[in-house]
Amino acid sequence: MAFEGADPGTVRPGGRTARVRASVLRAAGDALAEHGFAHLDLADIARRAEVGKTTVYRRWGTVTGLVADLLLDMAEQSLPRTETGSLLGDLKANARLVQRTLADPRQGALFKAVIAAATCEAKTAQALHRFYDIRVEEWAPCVQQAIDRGEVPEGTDAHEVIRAVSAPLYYRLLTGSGHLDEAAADQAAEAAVAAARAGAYLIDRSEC
Amino acid sequence: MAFEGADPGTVRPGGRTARVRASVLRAAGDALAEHGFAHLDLADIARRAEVGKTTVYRRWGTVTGLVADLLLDMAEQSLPRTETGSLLGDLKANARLVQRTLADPRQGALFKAVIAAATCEAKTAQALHRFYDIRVEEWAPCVQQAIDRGEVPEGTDAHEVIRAVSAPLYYRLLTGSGHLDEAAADQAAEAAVAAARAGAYLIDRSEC
DNA sequence: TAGTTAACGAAACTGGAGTCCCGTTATGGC
DNA sequence: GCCATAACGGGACTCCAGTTTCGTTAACTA
Repeated sequence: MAFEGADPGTVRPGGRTARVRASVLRAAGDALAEHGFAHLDLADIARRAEVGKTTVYRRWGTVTGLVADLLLDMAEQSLPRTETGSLLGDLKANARLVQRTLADPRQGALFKAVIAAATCEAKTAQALHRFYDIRVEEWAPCVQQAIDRGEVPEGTDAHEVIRAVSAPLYYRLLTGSGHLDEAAADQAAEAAVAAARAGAYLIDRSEC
Repeated sequence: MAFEGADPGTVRPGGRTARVRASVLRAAGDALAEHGFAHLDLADIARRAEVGKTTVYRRWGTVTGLVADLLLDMAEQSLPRTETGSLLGDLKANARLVQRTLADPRQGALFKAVIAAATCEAKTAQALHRFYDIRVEEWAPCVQQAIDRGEVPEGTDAHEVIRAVSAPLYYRLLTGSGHLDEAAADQAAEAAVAAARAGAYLIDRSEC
């Protein structure tokens, strides 16, 4: 006898259950990239995934719930970061990775849709938050190395520097100001380095 | 005899038509702030606005269409910018204005919803784009003044500097990393100034 | 490898978002 | 002030997103 409140998919997570999840999440990504967050239909996703409509509703319930799970899945697939030996080089590599992702029609649309979904439900917002935490955590060490090399002042908030690289690219993506080209990526990296050198991202900021 | 294709509200825009628009846009803002973009119901907005459901559907049709019109309305109400005499002072004033707006529960939720809506339809995205263009245009002169004073190198892209101030605040709002407090606003302003001084926002960037 | 039951899937069902119809109100031009 | 008609509003209607039901399939355990 199972505990009544257990979520479907948690007791027998292997085999078919895992295949269904993978198939549905892939279909969800495709559908989000194509139709955007608003014009999304779970029945359409079920059709693409060759899965029963009932299954999608039972396991994920809502579009935002499905996106939250998609984000958990996306968070697990992290790309290895490159190391170039200088902070500017590392951050440019990071910026170009973000830029290429957001400029790609499918991926860019997907990220827009995922961000839109996150504004609509706390659980989805939390999943998005977690996704970016992981990405930032992945890249933060290159800032620490720069601190160790003396490129950037002691006490610089490494996480904040990484976020500073992404922020202008996402801002452009969402507000639609200008193209997301390599120049934009390089500019974001250079601005972050210049600001970090000047001590704009020091952790202890009691007086400036 | 009227031209069949004319949109409702364009032939007799005064009196009742204007009152209905104002009432519906206010109700739409309230509803967006409360329920978010996804859980929005045009019938609910009609009820709040004390207007017929049919009217809302006839004039705006969809949620994204209504948000697009709301953005046109928001773009018209611009706040006067303050002048402090230094670039850092001006940008801090700008940053704090943005931060206070986004940190405010109602306004913050409204902006999230509006951005979400803009990811779902081109017309709405264009309206959002236009809204930010106006805001950026409004604040760009303070960067030009800094260039004239010699605070910042000749050829600095004034618009890009203004966007650089907002970007990290919006990034925090959407990805949910940390609180949007005054320290975040000041940091955004300081980082923008430092990057601008270092020439990160020069227009001609053939080689760096 | 057999038994238990978690998880899936097809089909019927339902409620409410969005549409349509037509009578009423009030704007803008004279 | 008066007329033509743009724009509004109530109510009936439709259609499909989301739910419920129940029979089928296939994980996990021993």
